[in-house]
Amino acid sequence: MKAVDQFVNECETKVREIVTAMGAPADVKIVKEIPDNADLAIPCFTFAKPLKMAPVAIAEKIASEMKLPCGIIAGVKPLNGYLNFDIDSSALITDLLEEVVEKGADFGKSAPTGIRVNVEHTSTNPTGPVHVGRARNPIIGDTLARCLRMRGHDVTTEYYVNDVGKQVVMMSWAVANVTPEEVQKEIEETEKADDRDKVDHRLVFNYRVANKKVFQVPEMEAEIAEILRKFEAGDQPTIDHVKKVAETMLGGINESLASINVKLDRYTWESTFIANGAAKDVVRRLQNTPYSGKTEDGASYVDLKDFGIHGKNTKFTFTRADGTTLYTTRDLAYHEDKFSRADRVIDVLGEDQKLGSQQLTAALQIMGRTEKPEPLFYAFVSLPEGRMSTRKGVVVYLDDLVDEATDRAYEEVKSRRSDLSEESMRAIARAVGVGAVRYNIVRVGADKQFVFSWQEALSFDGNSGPYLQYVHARACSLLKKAGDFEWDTDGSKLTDEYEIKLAKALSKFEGVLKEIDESKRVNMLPAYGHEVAAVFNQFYAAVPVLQAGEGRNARLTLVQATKVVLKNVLDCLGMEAPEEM
RNA sequence: GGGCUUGUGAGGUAGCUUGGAUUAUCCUAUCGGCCUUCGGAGCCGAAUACCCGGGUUCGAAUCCCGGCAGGCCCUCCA
Repeated sequence: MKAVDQFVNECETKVREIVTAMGAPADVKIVKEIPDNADLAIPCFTFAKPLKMAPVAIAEKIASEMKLPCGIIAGVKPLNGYLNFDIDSSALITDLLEEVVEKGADFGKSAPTGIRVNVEHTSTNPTGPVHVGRARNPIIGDTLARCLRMRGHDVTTEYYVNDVGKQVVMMSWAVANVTPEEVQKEIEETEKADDRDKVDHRLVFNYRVANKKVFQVPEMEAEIAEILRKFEAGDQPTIDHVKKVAETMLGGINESLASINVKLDRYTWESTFIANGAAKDVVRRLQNTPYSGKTEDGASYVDLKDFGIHGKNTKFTFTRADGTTLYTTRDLAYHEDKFSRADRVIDVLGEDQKLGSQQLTAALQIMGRTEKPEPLFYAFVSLPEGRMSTRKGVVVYLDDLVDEATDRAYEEVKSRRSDLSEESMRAIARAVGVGAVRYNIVRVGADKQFVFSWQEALSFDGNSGPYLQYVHARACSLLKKAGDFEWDTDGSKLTDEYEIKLAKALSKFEGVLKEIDESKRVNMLPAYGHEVAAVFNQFYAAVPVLQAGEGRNARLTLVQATKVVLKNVLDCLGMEAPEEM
């Protein structure tokens, strides 16, 4: 917001003027921070050396030489070697309210930048339903994509579908060869029976049986290898069958994703880079570089030791001995494809992909590319009993989590609102349940592993998704009760400490989005949303909003501002913003 | 064995990239308070924390080195 930027700039300029007049070099470093007890603080420790003065004395001297109030700066106080600045809150609030009235629902949204951003996320192997461990990927990826859209970028989200290799071949074999009896037996042996009639949930049992059989039946290994060989030789019926099975599974996966408001713009199939020769082209180009070499039996590799990769991982193999390509080889072709379509390429990846991603980046450099993908890694979600595994059946499925959360939300709604129709209770329960799930997963920093807990995931109090939705509903309810009123953007009418606190919180929205854009730390968004919601609740408790009086319309305009900010935060989080709940 | 990463009150978590103070954030649970005003999925208050040891610095949760503990990776797998 312009008032905030102006305030920060003016504080810095004024301090710089005075400090240089006192004898400091013109480029002296000025640190700015936002403390609790002021709107901006500038520590004077960095000036101590050039000025040969104690920081406390410097702060006092600067403060005394400043002619305030001036413009948007309301005042300054020296304390412990710091300069604590206060903003003219009336000017800030006026600016905020004017912008809200002017931009309406688009408040916080930036003008189009023309920057094309590709966010690849999810991309799980189509061999089973999405489980909670993997769900972190679409939720982080989708949230980031939504934030970047709010920033005005031209964003495409994309799922890279793995339809090549042993796992999907195994999957297709399982669909064709595992008998219904074997599936039934497997279901009976599974501790918690999964009776969901959904294609991915059904077929995962075939996959499990097949994986067990490989260990038990020696001939099967050869059978799979034969399919794999046919696949790689370009045998069309084999390829088609694999792809068809992958598509079927993908259908189930997409249903799960849709249930948590995740929709991908585009799907790219790994096999296309074999079919169109791009992967072979990568092989040729890598082989012609000075880093390239061959093992005794003929597999090609490049040596990455000059590219910041240490230890025994420096040899990155990109063909098998028989010359066929490997996963990362195809991924190289895929990245070149993405570079041709986007200015920024973001890959949301599990932390197990770190080395692979590093090798990929290095290989791209060897190939002469200057572009680099921006990886966003997340650590795994595990269960109290250990890591989740589709093959072993140690999982909590996303579908089950969403159902459970929705059921609980339904009970909550029902206990509070006897006046609503069954239909709207169901709709609200869905919004609240899904919101709780998404919020709970994005709120933790991506590099932090966490252990899934039903209790946490289903929490609707405090730092939770429903808390934000509740405050949004409260704001809506106030505005509805208020009836017709004129917008009033006069900030001087809002002088209560809670009104000011709320306005200041709202004015940070754009800055938060900017930081997310730059750092990709999506967890800042739920934290910000919670801050806004909490401040609003304080304001709500302390100030009789609807009370008649001079400030009423301005106060309602502030409530409108809160509603818009919360709505947009929820939108970025992929959560619905019900008007009542 | 090598590399990467995480370690913050009873539990969880923010802050760490770009080092700052006056009270290290927020949530849950615990204890105490608030329903004669607009929605109690709420508000106010109390108590409890930077893994250990060195170093750099006027100043370290933050940077560096070394431990310890968890996770991930080190496939001619995907």
